[in-house]
Amino acid sequence: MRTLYERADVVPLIAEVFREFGFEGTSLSRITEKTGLGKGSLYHFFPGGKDEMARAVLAHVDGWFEREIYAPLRDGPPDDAVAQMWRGVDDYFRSGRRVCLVGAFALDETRDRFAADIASYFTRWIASLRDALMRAGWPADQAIDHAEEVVLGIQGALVLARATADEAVFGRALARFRQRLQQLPG
Amino acid sequence: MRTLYERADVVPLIAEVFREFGFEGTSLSRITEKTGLGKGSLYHFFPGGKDEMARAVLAHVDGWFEREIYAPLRDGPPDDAVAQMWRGVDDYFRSGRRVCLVGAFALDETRDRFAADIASYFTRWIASLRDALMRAGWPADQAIDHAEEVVLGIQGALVLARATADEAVFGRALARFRQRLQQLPG
DNA sequence: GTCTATACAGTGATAGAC
DNA sequence: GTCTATCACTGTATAGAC
Repeated sequence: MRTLYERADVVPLIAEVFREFGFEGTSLSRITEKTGLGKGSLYHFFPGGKDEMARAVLAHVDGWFEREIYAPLRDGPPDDAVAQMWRGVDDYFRSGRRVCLVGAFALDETRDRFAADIASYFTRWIASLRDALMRAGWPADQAIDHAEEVVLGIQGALVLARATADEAVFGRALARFRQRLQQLPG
Repeated sequence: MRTLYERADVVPLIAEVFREFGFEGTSLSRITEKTGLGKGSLYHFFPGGKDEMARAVLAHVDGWFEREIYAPLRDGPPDDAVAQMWRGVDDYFRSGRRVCLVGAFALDETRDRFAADIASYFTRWIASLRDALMRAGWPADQAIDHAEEVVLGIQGALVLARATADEAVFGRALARFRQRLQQLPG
C-alpha cells in the first residue's frame, strides 16, 4: 500500500485544512492530523513552513481554475466554455458545501501576505469570462458588468450558503446567473 | 479628559480588530493595543474572555443593522427604506474599504461557534428586504429572489473589493442592484 | 524521508496588589 | 477599575537520531 510521499500528494489535503480553518486557524498540528505526516516531513516538503504551504495551496487552486475555467473561457467556444464554468464551479464548490479558500484569505490580514496571488485569481477570472461573453456577442460594457457580477455573486453565494447553513442558496444563485447570461441583448 | 471606562465604549474598537484580523487572528494583545486596556480591564468587562467579546461585537453589529436597515425595511415606506439601505450599507462598509465581520466569521470554523447569530443576521436581512420589495409592488417570488441576490451580492462585492484592492467594485455592485430594483416589473 | 525531542515566543486566562 | 505577574498551554520552527 502506497502512502503519501510526494509533495504534490499532500497539497490537496493541506488545502482542505486551510479552507476549513482559514490561515490563522490552521495549525501545523491540524495539518499533521489531516495528512498523517509529522512536522519533520512537512518541513522537508515545505522548508518555508506554513507560509510556503499556503503558497503551494494557492498555486494548486490557481492551476485548477486556470486549466478548467479560465483557459477555456479565453480560447474555447464561448458557449461551451461558459457551460463548463457552471458545471466546474458547482462541482468544485460542492454545490455550496465548500468555501472558496482564496475569498476567505482575502477577508482578513492574510490578504496582505498573498496579495498578488489573491488579486490575480479574481482579475483573471473576470477578464476571461468577459472575453467569452464578448465573443458570444455581448457588447463590451455589458460583458464586463456581467462578468464582474457573476464572479462576485459566486463568492457572495458561498458566504451566504455557509452563513445560513443552506446550501441551496448556491444553486439558486448559479441558476439566476446562467439564465441571465443566456438572454443575449437585442 | 474622559477615557473609555464603559463596556459599551470599547465594543466598537474591539469590533474593528475582529473585522481586520478575523476571530482566530485576533489576539488579546491586539485588543489591548487598540483599546489601551490591559487584560485585567478586558476580563472585568468580558468575564467570558475572547468568546464573550466576539459575542458582544456581533450583538453590536446586529443592533446597528436591525435599527438602521431591517426595521425600516419592515415597517417604513418601502421606497424610502430601500434608499436608506443603499446609503446605510455604503456608509457602514466605507464604500468597500471595510469588510463584513459576520460574513468573515461565516467562512471558517468560527461559524460553528456563533452559528445562530450569523444565520440570523443574514436571514433577517433577506426577509426584511423581501417584505419591503413586496410592499413596493414586486410579486412574492421575484421579491425573494431579488432580496437574496442583493444581500449575497453585497457580501461578494466586499470580498472582491478587498481581494483586488479595488474599492470601486463595491460602488458598481450597489449601483447595479439599485438600478435593477427601481424597474418594477410589468 | 520520517520521526522524536526540544526551543522559545505568544496564546487565553487567572490572581492579587493598588 | 486597572494594572502587573504569572499560569498552563499551544503556536511555529529547528536539530538530530534513525
